[in-house]
Amino acid sequence: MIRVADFDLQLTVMSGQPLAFHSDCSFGNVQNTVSYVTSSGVISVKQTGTSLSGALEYSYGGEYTDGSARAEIIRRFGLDHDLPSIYSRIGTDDLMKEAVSQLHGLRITRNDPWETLLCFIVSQFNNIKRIRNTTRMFISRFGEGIDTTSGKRFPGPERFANASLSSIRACGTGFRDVYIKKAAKACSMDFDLSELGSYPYAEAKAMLMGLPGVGDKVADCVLLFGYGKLEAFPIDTWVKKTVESLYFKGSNMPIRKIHEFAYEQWGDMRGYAQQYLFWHGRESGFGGRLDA
DNA sequence: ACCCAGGCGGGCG
DNA sequence: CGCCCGCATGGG
Repeated sequence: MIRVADFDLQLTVMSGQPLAFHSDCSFGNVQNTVSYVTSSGVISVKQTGTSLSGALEYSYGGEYTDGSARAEIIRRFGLDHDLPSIYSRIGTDDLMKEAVSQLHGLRITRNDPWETLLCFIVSQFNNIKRIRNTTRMFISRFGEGIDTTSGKRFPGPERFANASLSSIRACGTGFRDVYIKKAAKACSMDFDLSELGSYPYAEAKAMLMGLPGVGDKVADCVLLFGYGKLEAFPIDTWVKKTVESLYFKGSNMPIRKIHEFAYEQWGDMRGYAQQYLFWHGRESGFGGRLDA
């Protein structure tokens, strides 16, 4: 068991982060569980208590020990993030204060970089439901089993590098099949994802944007959700719309200006601000409807 | 039927 | 640089 404060498992997983795409979730009045497969095995987590003060019960399979499973969970769900201090850093205006109080306990998760990269390449010009279907199909068609009971883990880059375009497209990727195969080739050859985290944010972002199908937004998603770089501020249609609506009286702003604004407003914690804006914006339905 | 979805690449001025 | 366009696919 892990004691946790300022953590809401359901909110964290369901707020459009990579785990929402291909983990098995069960949330309701009784169940409050998530299970997911990593390169080392399978992890299941259940939250009890409240988001202000609760606990996580967990179980594990594969190569995990109690200690390594525990470390994986703390790392995965950002339980090492100092949320009170992050809140005081980003809650500098009434609008963010409201988002923060409404979404209390939402944390930025840390996910496998390749998995994150692929998920967000798939995400472009797409919707969450289809992203989920496609990434799940990646696992069922290309995934490697760990043992007989724990299911399959997300396939590595070499699997896609060696796959035919049509078999990739058969997972529902559409036109992104070419991006996926090229990125997979790069990442299984000369592009070292495991090393990227040691570069400063701006350099790492420029390197990622050299990959096919990776632009400003996808690069920021990979840095935020894959490398835990909290200064990354992914600007998708929702964040753009929400920032414009809340902070610029609804007037159209170029991406460049929104990046500048986010830096000035929330500094190195703007990645957290982004996730709260994103989910707050969707929940309150700025100019659109919710889909998943 | 029509519209849109956690954007990006390429081609233009 | 900024702007504009096309893009596969399935669900609302």
